[in-house]
Amino acid sequence: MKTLFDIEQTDEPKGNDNQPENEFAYLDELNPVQRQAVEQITGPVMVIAGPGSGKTRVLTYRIAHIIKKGNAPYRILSLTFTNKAAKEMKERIEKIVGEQAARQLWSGTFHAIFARILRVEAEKIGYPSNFTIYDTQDSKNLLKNIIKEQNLNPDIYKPNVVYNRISNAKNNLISPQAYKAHAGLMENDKHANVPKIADLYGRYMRRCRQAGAMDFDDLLVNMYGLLKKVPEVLEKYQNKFHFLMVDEFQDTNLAQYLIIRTLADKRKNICIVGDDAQSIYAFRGATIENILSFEKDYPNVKTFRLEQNYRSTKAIVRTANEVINYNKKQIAKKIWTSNDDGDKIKLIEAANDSDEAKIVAGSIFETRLRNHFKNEDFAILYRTNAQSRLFEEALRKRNIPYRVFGGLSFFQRKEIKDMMAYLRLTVNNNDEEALRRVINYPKRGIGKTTTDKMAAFAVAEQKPLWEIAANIQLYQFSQRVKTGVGGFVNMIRLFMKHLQKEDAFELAQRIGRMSGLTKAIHSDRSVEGISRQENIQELFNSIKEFTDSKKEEAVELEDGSFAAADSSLGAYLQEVSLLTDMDQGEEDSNDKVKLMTVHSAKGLEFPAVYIVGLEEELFPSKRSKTQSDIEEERRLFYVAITRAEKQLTLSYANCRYKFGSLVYSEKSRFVEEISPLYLDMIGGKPAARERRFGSSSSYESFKESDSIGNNVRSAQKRNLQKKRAAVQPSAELVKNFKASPVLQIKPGCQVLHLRFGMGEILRIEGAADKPIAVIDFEHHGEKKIMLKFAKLMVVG
DNA sequence: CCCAGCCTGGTTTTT
DNA sequence: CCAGGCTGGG
Repeated sequence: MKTLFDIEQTDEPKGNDNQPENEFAYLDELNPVQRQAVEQITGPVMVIAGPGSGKTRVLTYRIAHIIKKGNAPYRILSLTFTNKAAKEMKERIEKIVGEQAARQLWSGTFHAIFARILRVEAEKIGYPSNFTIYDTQDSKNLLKNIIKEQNLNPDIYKPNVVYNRISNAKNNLISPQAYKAHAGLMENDKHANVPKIADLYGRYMRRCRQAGAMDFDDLLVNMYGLLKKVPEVLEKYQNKFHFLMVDEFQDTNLAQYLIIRTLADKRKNICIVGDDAQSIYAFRGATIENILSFEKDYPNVKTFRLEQNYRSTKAIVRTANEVINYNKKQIAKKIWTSNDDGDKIKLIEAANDSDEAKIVAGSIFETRLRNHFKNEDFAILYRTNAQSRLFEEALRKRNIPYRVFGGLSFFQRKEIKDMMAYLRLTVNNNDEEALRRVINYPKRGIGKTTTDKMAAFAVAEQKPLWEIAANIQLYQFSQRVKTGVGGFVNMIRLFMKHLQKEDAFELAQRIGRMSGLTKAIHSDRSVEGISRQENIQELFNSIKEFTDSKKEEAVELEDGSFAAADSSLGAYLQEVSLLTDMDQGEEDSNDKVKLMTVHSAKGLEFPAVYIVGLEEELFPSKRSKTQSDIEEERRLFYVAITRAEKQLTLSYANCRYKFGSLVYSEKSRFVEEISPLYLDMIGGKPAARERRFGSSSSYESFKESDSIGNNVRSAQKRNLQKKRAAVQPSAELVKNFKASPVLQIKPGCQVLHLRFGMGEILRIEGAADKPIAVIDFEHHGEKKIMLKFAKLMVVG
C-alpha cells in the first residue's frame, strides 16, 4: 500500500476562512485535480480515474469532506460494486471521520444497500419483509424444475442459458410482458430454437414471488419498481439521501443507472467515478454507454480526469497502455507516471500447467529473498477460479503461505447450504428451494417421487410448496409419507416459535440439533466429514460473532433516539445472504501470497504480480468470440497488469490439458500482440526466459507418463481408449505428417492438417470434433511433447 | 418407492 | 473435481 504520494504541490492549499487551519488538513494530501474533485461536493460530478490514480482516496476524502462540511453521514449514499471494495472504503473512511460517523454512512454494494431498503419497503410491492435472496444455484434449480414441469427438453432449454437470458432482460428492466412484446428478443429466441424463454421468464418470476424470494437481479428490478410505483417511497429516499456517490461506474448496468439517477433526481448531487478502460462486467449487463448517458442526462456535469498513476513503475504503465491501445472502443486518455522505470516485465514460458505453477512458486521464493519482499507482497492472478489448485500445490511444496480468494465460497459448500436452508426455511416457509433442499436431509423417507408429486400439486393450485406440505393430510399420499412430511412441518413450526424469543445463535444451534443435521455430519468420520464438521462449526462461530456484536451495538436512529440492534435469525440471514467470500478473517491473510481471479483483483494493488495462464482460449477465454468480447478480455488484461506496483511477470504454458485436449500454444494472442514492446523489454530476444526452477527437464512429467500422459484424468482416459480404438488415420494424412521435419505421428492416430513453421510456432489448422492425435515432436533438441487433440484449433 | 454407489459431463468472470 | 443422473438392490 502507498504511504505517501510524492506529488508536486503546485498550489498552496487554500485554507477555509471559517475553519481552523488543520480542520481540512487531509486536503493537503491530494494533488490539484484530486482536490478539485473532492471539494466539488454539489452538483453532478464525473471523475474519470485511471488505475492507480488515487481514485479510492478521492472517494473517501470526498465523503469525509461532505461530513466535515456539516452534513450528517446518513445523508450520504455510497455505492460500490464488490463487497471487498465496500469494505475497504468503510475502513478508510472510518480512519478519517471516526467509527461513529462511519457507521451511519449508507455505504455498500448496490445489492446490499437495495436489499436493506427493500426489507423495509417490500410489503409495498407485494413481497414479505422476510423475503429470501436466491443465489445463482437456487435460481437455476428453480428454473430446472420449471423446465421439467413444462415438459421442455432440458438439453435445449439449458437452465444456464435460460437464466442468462432472463438475467439479461432484468438488467435492462425488461419485464416478461415487455419481453413477449419485444419483436427482436422473440425473434432471437426463435432463431436460437428456444422460443419459450419469455414464457419461462414469466413463470420464473411468479414462482419467485410465490416463494417470497428475490434473485440477485430482482434486488435491482424491484428497487426500481419500488421507486417508480410508490411515490411516497421515492419521496422518502430522495429526501433522505442528499449526496450520492458511485464507484466503478463503468460496471453499472441499465437498471443500476436508472435507480441512481432516480434517487439523485431531486438534488442532483451525484458523483460517479469510473474508468472505461476497466470495464470488465459487460457479460452481466454493464455498459459503458452509461457514461455517455450521464453526460447527456447531466449537461452541467463537472468532469475531472485523474491520469497520473502513482502505483506502478514506468515499465508497467507502458505495458498497460500498449495493451489497451489495441482497443478501438475507448475514451482517449493518457495514463502516465513519474515513478521509476522499474524492472523489466518478465515472461515465464512453461511446458505445461503444473510446470508453470512450479516455476511461479520458485520465482516467488527467489524474488522474496532477493528483494526482501514479504509473502503478502505477491499476487497470482488468473482468469478462472479452477486454475488456483496447481498453484496452491506448488506453493505448499515450497512452504510459502498463501490464501485463495473467491472460488467455492464458504456459503456455497454443501453442508453450509444445507444448514442455511434450514435457517431460511424457518424465517420464510415459502422458500421453495430451501424446502426442497432439506425436506429429506437428513433422510426422512421423503424421496424425489414424493417431492415431485407435491410440487405438481403446488403448481396446479398456484400455491407455495410449503402449503402442500403443511396440509399434506388433504392430499393423496401414503400414510408413511404423510407422517414423514407432517413431522418435518411440525419441526419447522417449532423452530418458528422461537424466532422472536431466541437470538440467531441460540436458534441456529437448536435447529442444528433438532433437525438431526449436526448429528448426521458428525457421524461421518472420513477426512471430508471432518472438514465438513469444521465448516459447520465455523458457521456457528460466525453466527455467534454476529449476535454478540449486535448485542453490544445500539443503533442510533436518525431522530437521535437509540434502539437495540436486531440479533434475530432473520437479521442474520439478511446480512449474510449477499456475502460471497468470507473475507472476515483479516488475520487469515496476514503475510500470505494472494491468489485470485483478475475480476476479484480489481481495485487492489500488489508490489509483485504474476498473471498466469495467458493462453489462447483460457485468457483470452474461448467464449470470447466477437470483437467486443475480445476488447473486454483486453481490458481485463489491462486491469491485471495495472495491479502491479513494482514487478510484473506474465506466464503461460506451452501446452495445457483442457477438457481432454492438450493444446500447444507457443504464443498466446496477448503475448504476440504486445510482443514488439515485450521484446524491447526483455532485451530483444525471446530466448531471455526466466530460468527454470526445480526439474532440469520441464518435460519430465511427460517422459514418465504412460502412452496417453499421466495428467489425463481417469474418465477421459477411459473415453480416449474407446475412441482411439475407433479412429484410424488416412494414409495421406500420415504421409503429410511424416513429411514434417520435426513432427512424428504415432500409429493409430489421425491428423487433419499440420503445418510447422515461423520459428517456434506450431500451427495447426482444420477442425475435428474427435480426439485424433498423439504426437511426439522435438523441441530444442531432445524434448518431447505428447499432444492429443480433442478439437483442432489454430494456435500460434 | 427409497437409497447408495457408480458414471458422466461440464467449468469465465460476480452480486 | 464435483454435482447430478442413472441403475440396481432393498
